[in-house]
Amino acid sequence: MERKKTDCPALPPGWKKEEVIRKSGLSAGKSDVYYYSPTGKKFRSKPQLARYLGNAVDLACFDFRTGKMMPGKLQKNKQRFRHDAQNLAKGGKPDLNTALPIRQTASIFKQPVTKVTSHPGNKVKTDLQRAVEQPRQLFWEKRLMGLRSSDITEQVLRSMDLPKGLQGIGPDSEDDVLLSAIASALHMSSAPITGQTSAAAEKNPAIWLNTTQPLCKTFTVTDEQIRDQELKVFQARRSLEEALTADGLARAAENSRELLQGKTA
DNA sequence: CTTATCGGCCA
DNA sequence: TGGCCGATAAG
Repeated sequence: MERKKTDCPALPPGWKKEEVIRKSGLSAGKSDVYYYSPTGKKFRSKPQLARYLGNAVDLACFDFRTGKMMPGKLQKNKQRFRHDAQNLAKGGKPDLNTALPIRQTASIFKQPVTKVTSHPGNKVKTDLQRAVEQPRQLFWEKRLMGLRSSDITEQVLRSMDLPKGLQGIGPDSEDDVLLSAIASALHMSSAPITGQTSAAAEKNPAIWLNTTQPLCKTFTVTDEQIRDQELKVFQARRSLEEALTADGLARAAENSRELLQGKTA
């Protein structure tokens, strides 16, 4: 029948478009347009499609019925402006990436963002290393001061202790800042954490700080410290294992109880 | 239960 | 009028 799904060049590879004509009822002759993702999921409206694609594809100019990009829709976007801003201000749902984004900074006015989607003549940056490396504030670790992990009742969980021999550098080098700084350093890079190896950094960190390293003096890790850590990990795994088996037993018991009730009922 | 199809609301 | 999505029949 009229069941042919056609490729849709305006969408990423693998997406298919289908148009079916209504053959009965009051609306006979009208047609419905559907899209199919590469995985086969069916989409029957532009909002639904936009929700799924998110920021991956900008559908602002996409015409759902024809399946083509319509650059002429830019004018309509300007009209949408007030609309979208009002919707967002009223707490209505933004219709995702067809809505222009609203600046998130604190202001009593909703300030729209100028959205630039094409830069003629620009080359795409492929240097990922450079892209990942963001400028950071000197002593940015200070912002982590006072952060504590807590459970859902907001009860502060047991904090961690730092091994002796670790010393902070820079202003406000309290233990919690130091701990956060080192934990962050371990998470943000796979490079070795050595601390500040330059003696000058100790005297005037604002100038001589090695910003690729956390705010602590250089240190040595002893075999004993490593063994202590191994023991902690081992114990943590043990208690996790116990908790998991206990949970599994409890579930099994509950299931068999339900089965029995089902039989007698 | 899932899927296809048409009705009908709303801008 | 057409887009969008709920309702409902069909599988």
